[in-house]
Amino acid sequence: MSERRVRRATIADVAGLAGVSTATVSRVINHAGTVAPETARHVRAAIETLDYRPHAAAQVLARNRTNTIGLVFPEISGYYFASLLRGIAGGAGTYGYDLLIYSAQESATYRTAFQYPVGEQNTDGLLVFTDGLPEGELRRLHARGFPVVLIHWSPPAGLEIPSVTTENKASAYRLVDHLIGVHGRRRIVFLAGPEEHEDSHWREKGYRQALEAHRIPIDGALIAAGGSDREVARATVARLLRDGLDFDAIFAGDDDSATGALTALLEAGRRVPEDVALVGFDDIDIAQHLNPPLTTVRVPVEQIGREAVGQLVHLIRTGEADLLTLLPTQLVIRRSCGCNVVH
Amino acid sequence: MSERRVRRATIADVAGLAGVSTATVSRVINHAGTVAPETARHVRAAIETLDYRPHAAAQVLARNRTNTIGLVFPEISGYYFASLLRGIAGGAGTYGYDLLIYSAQESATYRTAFQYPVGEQNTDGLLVFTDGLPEGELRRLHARGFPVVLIHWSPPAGLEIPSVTTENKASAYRLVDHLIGVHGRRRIVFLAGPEEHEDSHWREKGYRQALEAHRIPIDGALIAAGGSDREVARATVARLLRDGLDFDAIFAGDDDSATGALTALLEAGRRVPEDVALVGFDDIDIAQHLNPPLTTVRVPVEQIGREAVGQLVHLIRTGEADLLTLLPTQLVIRRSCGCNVVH
DNA sequence: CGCTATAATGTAAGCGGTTACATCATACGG
DNA sequence: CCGTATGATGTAACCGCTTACATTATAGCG
Repeated sequence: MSERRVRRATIADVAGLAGVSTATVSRVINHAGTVAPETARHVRAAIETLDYRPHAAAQVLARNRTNTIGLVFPEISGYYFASLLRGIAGGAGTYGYDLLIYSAQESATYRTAFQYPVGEQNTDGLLVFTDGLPEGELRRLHARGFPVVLIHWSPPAGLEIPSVTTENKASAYRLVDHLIGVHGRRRIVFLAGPEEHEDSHWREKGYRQALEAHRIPIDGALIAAGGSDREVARATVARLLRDGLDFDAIFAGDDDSATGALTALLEAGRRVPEDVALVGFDDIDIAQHLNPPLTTVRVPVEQIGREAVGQLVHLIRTGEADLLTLLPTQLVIRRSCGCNVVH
Repeated sequence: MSERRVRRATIADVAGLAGVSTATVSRVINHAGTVAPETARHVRAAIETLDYRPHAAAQVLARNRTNTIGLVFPEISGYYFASLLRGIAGGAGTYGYDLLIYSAQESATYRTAFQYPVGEQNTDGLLVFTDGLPEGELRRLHARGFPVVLIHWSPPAGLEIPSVTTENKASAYRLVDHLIGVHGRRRIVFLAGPEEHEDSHWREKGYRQALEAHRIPIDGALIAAGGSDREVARATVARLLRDGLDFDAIFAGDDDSATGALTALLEAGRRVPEDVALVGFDDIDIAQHLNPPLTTVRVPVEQIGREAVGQLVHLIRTGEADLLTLLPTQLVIRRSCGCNVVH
């Protein structure tokens, strides 16, 4: 452990050992230019002998690109996060980029001089999830022509920044339409996500339109805060039950709150789906393992991550990307809505 | 979007505008050396005007340290991962390090010259989760005196590499002892994790010792593969039920398999905990929301991440770290074991 | 008032690569 | 047999910053 650090070999060491210039070594490493096969072999042998690896920072400085993309997150939690990251890490690997991640929740107090530890100074482009970056910083980056792609978040007014997200409204509509049309529910609670969560707005819109289509008046008392959070949703539903609110179904804006809602319902002795039908949104891993298995909408989370990386890389390399990438979702009917699908 | 990239200001631009040398600008940026307050103000104004940020690679090259730690993962999934990463990202932020992450599952085919995209060439130290790195690479890094800290993984024979993990055996023992002593179960299935998963071995050891302590013979038929995976566990338990194996409890090696086991039990019409008591290990977020809420062992995942970063930073800075950091766990009794705790 | 300690700042040599350009052999066509 | 295109390699400037050392100005002191 207290092993002293070994001095690392440099390209000059390799050149010396192989009896060539550093330029030739560089050519071998990067498969650039022309090198005689014999020479290349010597160089490779020298690299092997010295256990040489190019110093990344030196390459970055000389090439003027970092080969790294940055990922900015407001916070790290839940299944959703893991799936998305898997997609992003996979995408980055595929395209040959390193991945630098930064979570806004970190106490960045130590950084006195410059506010954001990730940006033009150490990456070739940034992936920003929801409101991970304040608008000012986003504008600054955009003004500099720095590549940025947003995930699950639309750019602030006036900024043409590509974004990648999923279709929300139509599937929310179909879900609620299913509850009404197939299962005859009419008093449907909607558990909304946090204000900043755009997806939630669209899901609520789908909910409202489905009710309207069936000529069911919107009852404000049925729209409550789910917070995209198990505990919040559990508390909310517990309160609704205590207040004696009349409802026969719950559409949770996301599966996390659906989970909390389910807990609250069971704790209160309500049967799902007999007394109260329950549906969610996202299809997180756990959804199918709940009891009863959750009817929800499958959001291709991992694919969103991959697609975002793809757009970013394209933006970095060509200066262009699609302004909006909308990935399709899919209804997943299980048992919590009242259907009797064998799984 | 097709906005052309703006040329970035360099330290020389700032120096020029402020009418000082680059050395002085550097001193201001790094709060090093002595600079007259008046001068410093001018420099800061110039930085502001030019919207200057130091080029990270140039700093790295000049200082000979990257201020970055690398995290290597075999794969990205589940609640466990998110919690651990939260701890690590938080720790890195606290200590002022950037976080470069690399998942071994990525197809690294494009990297022809050098095998690992993360290592001495672009980080000051590495955090390796379970078997994220092949032993050869680990040995190479260790031989070079490069700082590495292992998480949930012991170093291969002969390598003195610090590792951070949790206590497993004693709590597994207490859990199984609880099933036997309090709930009178004697036919207890153990769902083991994958071979490479060290924790699983210790948990199994705790299981065996608890049985022995109660003079219950070990029945090999009761030890089955849980795979640390919901689907695997579900399939395994479904098979055990189909085979008509006699058992009155299941100790799942981790909560993920507990979840799968629960699904299989309910699908087969077994009541939990009346017919079969069920306990897990880890206390993932979802555990308390299962029906019934899961009795398990709380593993301080996030804290493990923070602690690992702490050890790594200490190792980087001083060349020393604790060879083994074992964090304590805690029994969490809920209802799936048969207890009637109100939650 | 001259000398020296100290504060403030500048100069320039790296850090470890990449790459435009120069150089040198060799092969080939007329 | 010579001129030239081509392949192989070397030379050295440069990427943007840090920092040891040199330099200059200022102040304190006997």
